Order: sequence, then C-alpha cells, then structure tokens
Amino acid sequence: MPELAEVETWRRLAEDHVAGKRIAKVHAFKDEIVFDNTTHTRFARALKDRQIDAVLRKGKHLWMTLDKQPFPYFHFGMSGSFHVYRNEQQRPTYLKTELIMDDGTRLGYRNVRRIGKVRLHEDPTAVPPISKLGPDPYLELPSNQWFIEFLGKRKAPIKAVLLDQKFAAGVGNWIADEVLYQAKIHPAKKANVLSDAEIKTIRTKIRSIIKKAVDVSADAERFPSNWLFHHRWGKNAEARTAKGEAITFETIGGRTTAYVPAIQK
DNA sequence: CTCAGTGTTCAGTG
DNA sequence: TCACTGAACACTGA
Repeated sequence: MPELAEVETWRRLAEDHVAGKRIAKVHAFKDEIVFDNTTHTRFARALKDRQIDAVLRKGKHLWMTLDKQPFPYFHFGMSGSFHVYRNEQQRPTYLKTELIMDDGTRLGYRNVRRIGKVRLHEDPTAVPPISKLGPDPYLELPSNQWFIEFLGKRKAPIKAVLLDQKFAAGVGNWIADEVLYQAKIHPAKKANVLSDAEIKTIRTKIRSIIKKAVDVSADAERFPSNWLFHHRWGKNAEARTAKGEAITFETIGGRTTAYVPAIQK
C-alpha cells in the first residue's frame, strides 16, 4: 500500500539495515516489465560489490546512492514493497530482486502485480519522474501562500489536485481522502473556489496525517481510530465511520473516493 | 466469470 | 503549452 508514509517507512527500513554496508551478492529475477530501463542481469551486475551510501526518497519514489554509479531506483506501484530478512526461507513471494549484504542481511523488493519499476540511473533525481515532482510535504512543506497560489490556478476537483504529484509529491488515494474528510471539504469542490481558511486546513492536515502515519511506521492498525482510513476499503454500501457517519463512494478525479456527505459539504 | 484496485502515463480534447 | 479527463497498464483476489 505504497503512498508517502509506506515508502518512507521502507526507506527507513533500508537505511537501518543496509546503508553503510557492501552488497556481496544480488539475486534478480527475469522480468521485462518491472526492470524498466535495464534487465535483471544488468541490474545485478551493476550493484554487486557496491557500497550503499544512502537510501533516499521523494514522493513515492525511492533510490540509493552507492560508491559508484549507476544508482538503483525503485517504484512500488500498486503492489510493491521492501522486506528485510536473513535467509532464503524468509524470502517473500513475487520477489524481483534481493540484495545480500556482506553481513548476511537481505533486502528484498517484491512486486505482486508488476505495476512498479526498477531502474538504473546515473542520477535518479535528474530524470522523470523524480525531476518533475513538486514539493514533498514531509520533506519540505510549502508555505500557506504557496498553497493558496497553486490551488487558485486549478479548476479541477480538489481531490484530483491532491493526487497531482506536482502539488504534493507522495500523496495518494487514501491520504487525499483522509485529508478532505478531516478538513471537512467535499472532494468534488473545485480547487480555485476554496477559501483561504479551507486551504490552510488542507495544508495542516496533509502535515499531521503524514506525520502520524510515518510515526507509526505506516502500520494501519496504529492509525488513530477516528480516521476515515479504517472504513474506506471495499466500497461497502453500509460503510460508516467510527462516529456512525455514512460513507459514500464515488469516482472523483478518476479514482474511487470515499467521503462523508454529512460532514463534507 | 467479472470487476476493482493504495499508481503513473499517455492520448484526446478544449 | 497547459489543464483536464478517461483509459490503459498487470495481476490477484473478492
């Protein structure tokens, strides 16, 4: 379930377990869709014997810097994830590549539905999609004035703009719905008619929701019980929030959107 | 058997 | 060029 908070959690996982170590061996499995600008064999060869200097993230994109270029880039798509484990028996299914460090720690990249990419780049930040991202609100939350100016220029539904990676890199479908629910704003409302007060609330909710999700390592069971998150899955017609508010499901901004009409006018 | 889906990108339109 | 919309992508699981 990779949005900003999940990818940041995996970045930390990788940073804690593989940064500063040498890659002793690489397993990579043939996959002409996921290995996008390279092949599994070329990817493995490029990483073997490299030292991992840092694990970095912007939006939903993650990459590593090594002692030598090129650098690996990972995108998780709808169904990708990182896993750390110690031996072959603990390997997840649908594994695409696995880095075995000099101390035996293994970092695996899994992708079930193959929407997601692994690439090699001299500088991942210099090429799309990372080069085209707007600010990542966890790394650098723009000013209230910036939010007002950006949204004032957009006539699309606020839900669609929240998903625009030029606006808030890393915000995905569930974070967008959570922000609008907590801000009490209807997802179909045009961005350019939002009041300054509403925009201010959107900004602070983006910050607080992402911070909380990262603080609990994106573990959904530890998200606050009053979040819409717990009730938004499955498009259940009977779905209600913890307070008993009826939840409506509608396609807005091209995505399934969950909201509470009684609260979000 | 059908369909939705936590993401991105591209074609078509205005 | 840009803003916007809708479809396509791949695959699993409900």
